[in-house]
Amino acid sequence: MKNENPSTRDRILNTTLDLLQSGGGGGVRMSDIASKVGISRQALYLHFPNRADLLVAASRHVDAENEIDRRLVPSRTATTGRERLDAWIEAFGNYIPVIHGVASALLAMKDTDKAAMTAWNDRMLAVREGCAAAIEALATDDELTAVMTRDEATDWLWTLLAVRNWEQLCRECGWSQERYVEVLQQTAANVLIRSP
Amino acid sequence: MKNENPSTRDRILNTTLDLLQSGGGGGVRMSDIASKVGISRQALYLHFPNRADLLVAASRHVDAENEIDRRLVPSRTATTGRERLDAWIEAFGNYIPVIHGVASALLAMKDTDKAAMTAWNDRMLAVREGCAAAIEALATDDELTAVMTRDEATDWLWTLLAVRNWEQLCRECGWSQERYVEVLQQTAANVLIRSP
DNA sequence: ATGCCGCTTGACATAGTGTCAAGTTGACAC
DNA sequence: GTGTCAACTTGACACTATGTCAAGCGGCAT
Repeated sequence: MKNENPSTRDRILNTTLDLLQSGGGGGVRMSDIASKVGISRQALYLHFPNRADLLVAASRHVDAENEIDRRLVPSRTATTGRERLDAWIEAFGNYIPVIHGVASALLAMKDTDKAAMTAWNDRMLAVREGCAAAIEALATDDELTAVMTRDEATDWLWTLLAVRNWEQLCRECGWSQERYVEVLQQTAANVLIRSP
Repeated sequence: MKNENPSTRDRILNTTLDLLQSGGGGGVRMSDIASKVGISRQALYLHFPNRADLLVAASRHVDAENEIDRRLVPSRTATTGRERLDAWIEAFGNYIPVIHGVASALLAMKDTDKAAMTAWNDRMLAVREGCAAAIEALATDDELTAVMTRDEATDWLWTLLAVRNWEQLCRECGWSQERYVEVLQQTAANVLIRSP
């Protein structure tokens, strides 16, 4: 678990992400991962104590490999509230397809596995922070609608950006990624920005 | 499976719904249901071939017991497109808490169980029909936004009304049912109705 | 050469679903 | 009363997936 040869651990994580991405969510078993990595099932348990922890590690691995911070620069450096909102939706909306496999697997375990649920909630609270910051930026520009409180607006935006909604629009309904981002930006603007 | 004493079958279905409603989603086992009904686990299999079929039957049972048709009357008799949209959102939005337990259980099985997935998709396609009808009503009144096609607008409304979104807003964020309906009506109006 | 590390092999515990076979019970028919 | 039929019980078992345990093996660093 600590300082062992990194290549095997990384191979496990990458393979896990591969399988989650293609095979889709819940159906990926420990033995599937082991055999695709080319090690024994038990070797997995030498690196990760259980399936939930492996999935959580995989989800953090995604962040590490995809420079999440770089993606957020435009959102943080935006000058107006409106720009910040658009940048945030674009950044996170385009990050969803990258995390979708592992997100979906974690989401599927949420109901039964306490550890998985905690891990997922942690990650989603971070997303909520991003939403709250965007709402705050709108508020300081006095552009936020009066129809909702700040908390409500944050809840609303957070919900709008849910992974399941991306899944439904882009996977089930066949929307393109660009259209998804575009429509969500418009939706958010129409609802959150104070009318003149 | 066909004409046996209805009372046991109904007791099974009602008990299943009770447990799903309180215990929440995935964690309800066949043995839990059996012992709460007061019969043996095996007796369940005399009435339903497997867990997925039991859940599907339970979900249909909800509709039967909750007069889904009566709820939809205001939506069908609305005269303007806008009224119809509001009535539809109110009707389905207020139906979600009723079906939430069984919906959540079926949703949890979607990834692993093919039968559960098919059943769920069937039911959700019916919801999509309702959305499509509301969009159509807006379009014939010439009130539909030009920013989306009718299909896109239907997809969007369908996604907005997803069970998971209700769950997040009303369960996790603590919104009241009334506020949820109100905000979703406003959201839909702001996004879908052509600006003057 | 000794000892440790990463890994393998194989057996086993556990939880839940679903199956099978034999037995019980009560109601109803004759 | 006796037969019988359906609903239900009891208990054993197969299967699948996770997770545990113990013994062993091969390479490499000191």
